[in-house]
Amino acid sequence: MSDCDTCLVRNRAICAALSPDELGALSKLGRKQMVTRGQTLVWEGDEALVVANVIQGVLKLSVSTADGREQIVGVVFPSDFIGRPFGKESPYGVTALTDAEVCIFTRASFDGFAKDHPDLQHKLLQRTLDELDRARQWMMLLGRKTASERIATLLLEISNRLGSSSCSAITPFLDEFELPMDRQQMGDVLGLTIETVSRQLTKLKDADMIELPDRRRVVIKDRRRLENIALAA
Amino acid sequence: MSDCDTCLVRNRAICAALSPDELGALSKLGRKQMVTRGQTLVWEGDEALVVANVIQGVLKLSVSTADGREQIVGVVFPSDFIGRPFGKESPYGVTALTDAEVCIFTRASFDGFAKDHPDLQHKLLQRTLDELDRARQWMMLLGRKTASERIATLLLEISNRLGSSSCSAITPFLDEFELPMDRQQMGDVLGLTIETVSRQLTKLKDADMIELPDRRRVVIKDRRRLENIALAA
DNA sequence: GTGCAACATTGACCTAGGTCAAAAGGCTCA
DNA sequence: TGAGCCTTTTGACCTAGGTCAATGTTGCAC
Repeated sequence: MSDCDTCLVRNRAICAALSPDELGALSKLGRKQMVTRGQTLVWEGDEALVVANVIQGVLKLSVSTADGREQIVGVVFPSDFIGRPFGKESPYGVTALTDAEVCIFTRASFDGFAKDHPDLQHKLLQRTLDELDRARQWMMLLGRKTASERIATLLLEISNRLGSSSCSAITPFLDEFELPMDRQQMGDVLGLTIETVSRQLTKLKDADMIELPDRRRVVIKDRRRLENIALAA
Repeated sequence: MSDCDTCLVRNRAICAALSPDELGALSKLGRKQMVTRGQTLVWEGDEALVVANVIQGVLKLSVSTADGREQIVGVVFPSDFIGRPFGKESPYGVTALTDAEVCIFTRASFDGFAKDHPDLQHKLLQRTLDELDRARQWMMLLGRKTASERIATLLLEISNRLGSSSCSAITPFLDEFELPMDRQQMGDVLGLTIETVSRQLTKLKDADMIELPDRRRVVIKDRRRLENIALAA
């Protein structure tokens, strides 16, 4: 790595807390790395040896049971931070949902750097608090929402996160976008089966709330109505 | 407040990051407060004006839908930290499950203090990362586990948390304990109904894995077997 | 182009857990 | 000691979503 100046997420990742000098020092510790769809960066249960910033692409955090059930417990977008600084094995795996580019550090070197940079830790704390709030909203979804409420929530969430993480961060959300995951993975985020996901999508399509031009593409045609469903009102 | 020296959680709460001097300064900003069972400290959606450390008792963090469905998204025990430092309205309510005692600060004063004490922020970050991991484990439970797996997991979790937060922190867990919540609240943590909770408990009792001397008391008779169920293996 | 393999949809049926309703305990207060 | 009120348990029934099994799609290799 070297040219943080041209980094796509320079001003949105935790790096934004750093001065040009500090950034230079941090950049010596890390390097940019491409990850291809399906590639796993960290295995569930392994000692977490690396942390990273997402520059491009989308990755999942996931947990599995011994008998093969899987739950996706987080989806990370550009500018998000990956990993468990300050010790501990990773309780979830990290796998690319799309081709992606990350800015990767060994945990040891990152921890060392962070110890001397309170501003960085402060940004990390804020980010972690936000992530925790999001996780808790998702607990409500998993514990209490119906299948259609879940699907509506997911579509809006992806629309928002892709919107605010898009290069042209003008738009707060997108009305047309590419799903960064397949049906199975949607099910794994929502605690549903692939069949239920498919059925609910067709239902939303039949009700003219969305369009599905192809497997991956989604067009939101009636955001208001979709939001009403998502809110479980 | 004044005598942090005699505080039950002095060495386990985030305060442990502070020197006696610093602790003195912080203690001037906060005060101890009793909370009675059922009392709400923070309302869902309100500007989060306070943060606190739990000294005694157990509290819940909960989210509700417009139509009255509730999900408990967190349970906090002695030495745990409550609240959302650094801005934002609280996305969940905080309510006492048992009579409790907390050490409470206005968010503004706490934020100010934290800004000048990186060690405190560091502890807070670690705690938040742990809490996030716990939330994600719970997402797996809510998304993919069966009713009996959920109940087994909850009983073990409470046994562990009560054990490690008990004054006599000798025991890593307890084989006999008082549930800090009723059946409805167990359902709200687990994403189940009260009836299902009840039925599953009787099933575990009939299978001789637990005893239920009274409504609130639980005796774990066969931890091994309970763990096997909880792990969804 | 065609053939194949992976993904997605649809249909028929099943079941875990929800719902509704009725007992059965347990506390509290007199 | 018993009346009244909760909380919990139990039972009978129902349904959202899971399971299993075809049937369509789509994209890619050759």
